[in-house]
Amino acid sequence: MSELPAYLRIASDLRAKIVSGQLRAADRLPSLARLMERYAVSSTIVRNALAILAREGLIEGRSGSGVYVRDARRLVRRSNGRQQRTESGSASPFARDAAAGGQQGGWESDSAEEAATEEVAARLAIEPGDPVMRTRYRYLADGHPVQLATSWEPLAVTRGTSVERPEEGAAVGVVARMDHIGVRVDDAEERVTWRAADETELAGLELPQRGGYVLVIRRTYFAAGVPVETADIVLDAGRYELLYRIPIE
Amino acid sequence: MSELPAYLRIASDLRAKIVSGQLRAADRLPSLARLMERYAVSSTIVRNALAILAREGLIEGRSGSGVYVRDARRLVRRSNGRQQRTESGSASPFARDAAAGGQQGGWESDSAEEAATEEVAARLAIEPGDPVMRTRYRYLADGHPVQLATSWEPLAVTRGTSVERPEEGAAVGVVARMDHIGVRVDDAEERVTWRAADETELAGLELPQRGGYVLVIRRTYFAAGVPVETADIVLDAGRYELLYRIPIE
DNA sequence: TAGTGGTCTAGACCACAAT
DNA sequence: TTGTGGTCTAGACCACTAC
Repeated sequence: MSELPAYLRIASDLRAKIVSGQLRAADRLPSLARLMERYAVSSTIVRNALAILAREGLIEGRSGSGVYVRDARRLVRRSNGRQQRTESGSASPFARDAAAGGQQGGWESDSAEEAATEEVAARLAIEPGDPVMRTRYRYLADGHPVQLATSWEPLAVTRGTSVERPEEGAAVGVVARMDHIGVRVDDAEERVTWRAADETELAGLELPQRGGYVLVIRRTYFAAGVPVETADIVLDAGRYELLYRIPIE
Repeated sequence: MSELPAYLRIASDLRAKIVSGQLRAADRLPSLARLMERYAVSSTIVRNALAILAREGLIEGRSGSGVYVRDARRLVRRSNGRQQRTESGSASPFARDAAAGGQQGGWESDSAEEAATEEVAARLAIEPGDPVMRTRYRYLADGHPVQLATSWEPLAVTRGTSVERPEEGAAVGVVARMDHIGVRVDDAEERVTWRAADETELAGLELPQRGGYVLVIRRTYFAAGVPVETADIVLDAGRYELLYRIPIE
């Protein structure tokens, strides 16, 4: 019944073996020559099938060695509004997630003052060109980068305060930092989308150079309806699961 | 600096033109022959580049005619706990989203009693084999399918009540349906992941037959900590954006 | 009929790993 | 040195569309 072209049939077949666990992380797939025999197709067709799985992050080819199943350990990013404030002072949301996954969390960051672009201005409900503090984060779990983020805060809110530079307070998260200067964050909005990773992200997330996909979360924090921080959070789409707890009413 | 292989360079180049709006929905790309000339590569390389973009849902080839930019209109799925109960009686969450997007919403569904699989049992905190009501939904916007969903409800909760068959009350959503039988849903959990679409989903979502990607939301509703419904919701990853509003504290 | 995209073959050449 | 995967060429054959 399946009238799929050969390269898709091979890709589906191998994909099923990986997601079902029949092939496990770090296992070596049969060589190209063997796959050509088994499926009775040319090398090009096998290569096409493997290229699809590589872009999905399921396998990784090593020239001269073989094709291996990639570690697909699920990382979880929790977004749990109700717990954010009570846990402040102890750890950032990211550090909490890492600890929950039994991993050693860490991050790098750098900040600079910039003028708001049109898009950032719209998200922060300020004027294009207004001064913002831009911070880039790179989050690590067990030494490997797993999240990239860029945040923007209107300097009209934080200028001259003790939390003007986010990196110094990154350990506790945005909600707790804003609490310090009397800004009560009471609401957040997250917009989740998916797209192909760009070159910077491929390198920054240690994705295979041949490409990969990311989930992008555009998050904005509000205090009494006024945006006080917005961020783009970029995650390896094949490795991450996003967990939302939603109180009803 | 960019040492990308030709097929990825071409894919990135065309992708950039599409997402930037330089090439718009329904525009026709140059023919394979022209792209071969422009990039000075063989047909295979151009085809590889186009295959990547097709799998991403950005383009669609029509044999004998040309390659066209696909309509990438963003659909938004809102998950807004605080408004769910107050809006009940008027429309389901899906119908509300469709209306917000200026579209005509609709759905098909079919229900049957089944025995809980191990996975469903774990999600509903019941025993494998316990009876559940399984319902499959297919949501339409302007006549086109945009969401697939399968839900499971423990019959221990709904057996013999007026909402035993979810389809008859689908118009109002789970929270309002459960309200009718005195079950106060007060919490929901959603787990968002991404993966390749399977054959059923390709057909059900009118995705290109050559493949595509979906966002999968595994949602569970709770009443006083007890799971009363769980569902797998499948969305075209290239068309949908997920919007979460998160009250802090 | 001419042009289009979709699938597939049968290789070549290279860098690299394992030995 | 042999085998491996990554990139790429130069086509063929087919189904389909537009004219």
